Amino acid sequence: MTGLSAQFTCSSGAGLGSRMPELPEVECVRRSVEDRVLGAQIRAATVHRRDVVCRHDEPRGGWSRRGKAPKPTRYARIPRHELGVGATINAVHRRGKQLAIELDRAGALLVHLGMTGQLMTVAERQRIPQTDHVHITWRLADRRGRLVFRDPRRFGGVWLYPSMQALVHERWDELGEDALTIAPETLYNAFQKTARPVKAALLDQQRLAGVGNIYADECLFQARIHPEQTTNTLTRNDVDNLVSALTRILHHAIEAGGSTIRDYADSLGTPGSAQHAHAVYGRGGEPCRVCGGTLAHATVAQRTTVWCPVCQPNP
DNA sequence: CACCACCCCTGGACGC
DNA sequence: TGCGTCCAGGGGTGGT
Repeated sequence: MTGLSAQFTCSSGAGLGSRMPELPEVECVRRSVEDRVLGAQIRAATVHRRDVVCRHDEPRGGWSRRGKAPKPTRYARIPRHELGVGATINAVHRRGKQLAIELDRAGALLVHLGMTGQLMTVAERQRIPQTDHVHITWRLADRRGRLVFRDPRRFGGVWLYPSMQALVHERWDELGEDALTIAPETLYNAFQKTARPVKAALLDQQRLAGVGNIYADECLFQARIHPEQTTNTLTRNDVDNLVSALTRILHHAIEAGGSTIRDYADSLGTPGSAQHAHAVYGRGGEPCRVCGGTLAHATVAQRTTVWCPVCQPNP
């Protein structure tokens, strides 16, 4: 792999068809971006698509209001300082699948990668590898290069807050505990209060932040729990096993540099090391690697769900 | 309040 | 080769 592509190895959120940004991918992006932009001053910012940027007190443009996208001219122009121009990057935080770039001068940028978002750092004399679907570019002072937000499907976006405190109060306080650090007792107590399918509860970011479709299926398989079992019928032991599987899988994925969907070789240059990381995700109809039975698949909570009917019986 | 269906978007896979 | 169709996914919104 060349030095140029290595620059994008970990800061890529989701190459199309390669990596979907769930918690481990977002954490990898956080670490990589923080490494490269900490202490850098933002010299300029260019918004190429106004509707992926949202000021903290304005409604999200485009799709949030049922197909009635406001015309671009309806957007107020964003003052440069709200985009961070003139400020210095103090930290990059993560909660669930969201990133926050904390600035001095009290501002903060919330970055949501959605399905296909990327937050990339590009060195001073490097070219941006894919310039289509680049929506925001921040130019850093002192030849620190650029920070680029790219998102072909535009499920992601960037929200601007006047302070890190405002961001936390308006956004992160609404999220559940982070999936990397949740205590089994917390999840068990939340599960006792509801009769939803456990798969739906795992995907509910207000209950547990950071779990998406891939890791929900994977941790249910590891914990031998049927995705449609209702949460209030899970025993404390079940939830202990679930949290243990979840944190184990997430940590492992972070160490591996994020999850792998198809072309691991393409995004990391080390073919083969993680193709077999997913035991069930994307394997409906294929044999279970534990018992050899055929993996079942169905739609649960509006998401394709794969499980082993033998290893994960529904009591 | 709790839960769930629908919808936003694009590109890759696949069939013909 | 090209065209059409289906599918993937997070999460906001509005309906039940």
